[in-house]
Amino acid sequence: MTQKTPNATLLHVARAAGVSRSTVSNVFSHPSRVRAEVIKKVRAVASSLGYSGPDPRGRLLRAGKVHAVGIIPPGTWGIADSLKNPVFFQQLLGISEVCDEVGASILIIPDKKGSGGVQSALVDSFIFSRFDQLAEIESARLRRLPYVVLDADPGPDVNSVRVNARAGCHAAVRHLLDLGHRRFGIVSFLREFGPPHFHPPGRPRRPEDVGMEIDQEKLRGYADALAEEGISIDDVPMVQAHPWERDAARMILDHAPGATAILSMSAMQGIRVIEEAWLRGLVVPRDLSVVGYNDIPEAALCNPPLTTIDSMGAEKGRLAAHIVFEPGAIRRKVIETRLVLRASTARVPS
Amino acid sequence: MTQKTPNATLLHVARAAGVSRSTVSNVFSHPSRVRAEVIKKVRAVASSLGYSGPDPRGRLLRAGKVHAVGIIPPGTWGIADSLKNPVFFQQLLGISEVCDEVGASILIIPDKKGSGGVQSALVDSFIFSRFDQLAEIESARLRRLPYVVLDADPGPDVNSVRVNARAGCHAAVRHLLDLGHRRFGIVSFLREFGPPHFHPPGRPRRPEDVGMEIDQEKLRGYADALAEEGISIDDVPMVQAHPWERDAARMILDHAPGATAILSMSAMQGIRVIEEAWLRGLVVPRDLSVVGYNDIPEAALCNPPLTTIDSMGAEKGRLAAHIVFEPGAIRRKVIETRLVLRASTARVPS
DNA sequence: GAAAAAACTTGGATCGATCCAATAAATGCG
DNA sequence: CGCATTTATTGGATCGATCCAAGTTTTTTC
Repeated sequence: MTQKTPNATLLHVARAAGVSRSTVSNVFSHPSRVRAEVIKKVRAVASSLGYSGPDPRGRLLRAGKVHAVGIIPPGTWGIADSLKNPVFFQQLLGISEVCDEVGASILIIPDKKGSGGVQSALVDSFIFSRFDQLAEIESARLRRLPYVVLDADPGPDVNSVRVNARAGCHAAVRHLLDLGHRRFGIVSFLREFGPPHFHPPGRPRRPEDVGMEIDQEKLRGYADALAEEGISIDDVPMVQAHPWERDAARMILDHAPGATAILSMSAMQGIRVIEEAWLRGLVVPRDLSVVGYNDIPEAALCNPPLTTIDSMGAEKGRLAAHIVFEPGAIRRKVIETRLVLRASTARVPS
Repeated sequence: MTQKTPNATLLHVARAAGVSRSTVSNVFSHPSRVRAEVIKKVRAVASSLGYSGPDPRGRLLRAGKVHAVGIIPPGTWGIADSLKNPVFFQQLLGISEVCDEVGASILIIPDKKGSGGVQSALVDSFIFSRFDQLAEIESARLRRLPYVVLDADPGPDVNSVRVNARAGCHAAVRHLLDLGHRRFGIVSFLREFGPPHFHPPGRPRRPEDVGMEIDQEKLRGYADALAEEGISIDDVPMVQAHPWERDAARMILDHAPGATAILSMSAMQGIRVIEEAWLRGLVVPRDLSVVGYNDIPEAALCNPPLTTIDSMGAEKGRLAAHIVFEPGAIRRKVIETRLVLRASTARVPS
């Protein structure tokens, strides 16, 4: 099982078979260069010594290529956390599709607090699914390996793929406005860990106070569309909470009783709002419309199914993978979202 | 982005800084051995040459350890196929939890048709989530790396973790028998790719004609329990189909009209049976009970939620990971399943 | 059967780092 | 200040393979 005898190497086999190292190497890697009977003999000796072919470590040193792409999950998440996150998972799926095409492996690298995972990972390229900590991205640059950053655009000399969340949220709100809605409530994200927090109308809503870069874009998108109908986002009641926070839905319905539509920056909170509305006897979408963000499987299965903005995670992953597999000029891609119309939005109650 | 100049190495830095290779190596790996001012100088020279620290490839050759575990998906699946499969995914989650604890990375290796992925993967150990092709398992043995096989038990000299599907299915059928059910229908798996196939009662049902090793265990479990009430599995109508086959549910309900309970070897088919029953005006569980296998998220969300056998995928993954991370004696673990009682089973209609 | 061509083997250099024993420098101490 | 320690630095060997130019053997060809 584990090696007790110091493992056999090319050299040992060569000695035992009475040929040179190079010949043994050729037997395993370029059999056409070697006479059939020598191949046979070397193979026999090799298997009697328990040698199973070139050690990838030695080979790597010369060849250089690993045929693997490294994926760095967001922030301080572990691998398990990341896999459980539907947004990360969708991206991973997109990346895997491309890897399957070219036969590459995927290395998921937990780099908690910059433990140097990026510095020492055996990969040919990196895909950063983290929109924060730039230190690790710097490590990748230093290693001179191709890399892509998802959901952020660190500058003109870095490959990036991000989604046009602003336009997506604009379209979602436009959809609601077209249905006649004028009174809204927003469920957004907290910037740091903490309890949910309500913002009454009338105070300025600064995007930089909200969640991460991408969430700030969402808020701008909401604001753009509302402004088209003369509504200031500053007058829209807003709750900030973590996606898994159970009180956010209750809070927004408590504090925005006149709202006919709720804009949620996550799908999870959108679903929570639907559930909470149901508990209060409100019928979605008759009495209240709800729009989420991200199209996670639960969004299609809840009742009624959630209208939401598909942030095209798989497509993002595919593009990112293509970029690292086909090195060349720096590419900065922007993907457009798609509004998935389900049954949680309807014309405003008259 | 990609390297244009031949990358700087330890040697280049050493020359430029006027010290030896060893000193540069120490600066990066054992700074305590080097005088502070030398460290400073070497660091400065290194960064001016664009050298960012030891190349993991060179380091690996000496150190040997990669700090990664390789996961080989079942059969000829690609990475994307595997990730989409809930059973594989649960196992992966369990493995990741353990990896997060020890800070290891996960390499998912697509080894379509034995492309040699196992032979050349840069990992410290393998977890085979494949119950078939033993050729790849042989490659792992030859590389003398620790490895575990999931859902199979190739013998006394191979680590394995499998689930006691037989006992699990026995318990599920026992549950139905205790509710008074005596007339059953079975939805099992095909052994090879092909159209769904119906087996009328009265002909012997040989486990080896069904799906994979683990599915044969399921059939034995059904048979064990049925025998306790004097029912021969040979007299139970059975459909064989792939889990994604849409006609299987229709077929079993067509051909087993008297059945009060359906045993499905997959959760997906169980859900399909519930849907098909609904279309025919049968109320589950009042008119028909259904039991699935594997507890996938959809099982809890369908209507009514599916009673199913939880095959403990995450636990399987955790155990497997522990085995490869703590090498030692060969371990062959058997995990017990858990019957998840939901709302798709009830007392037999009187 | 000898020269030319083709097929096979080989040793040395190399990939990029780490380890180790030996040497050199700095420090401590009486 | 000189000797004994302690602390820093160094060159050579090594990890396990691959590449390449040069050497050797075998096969072709006239």
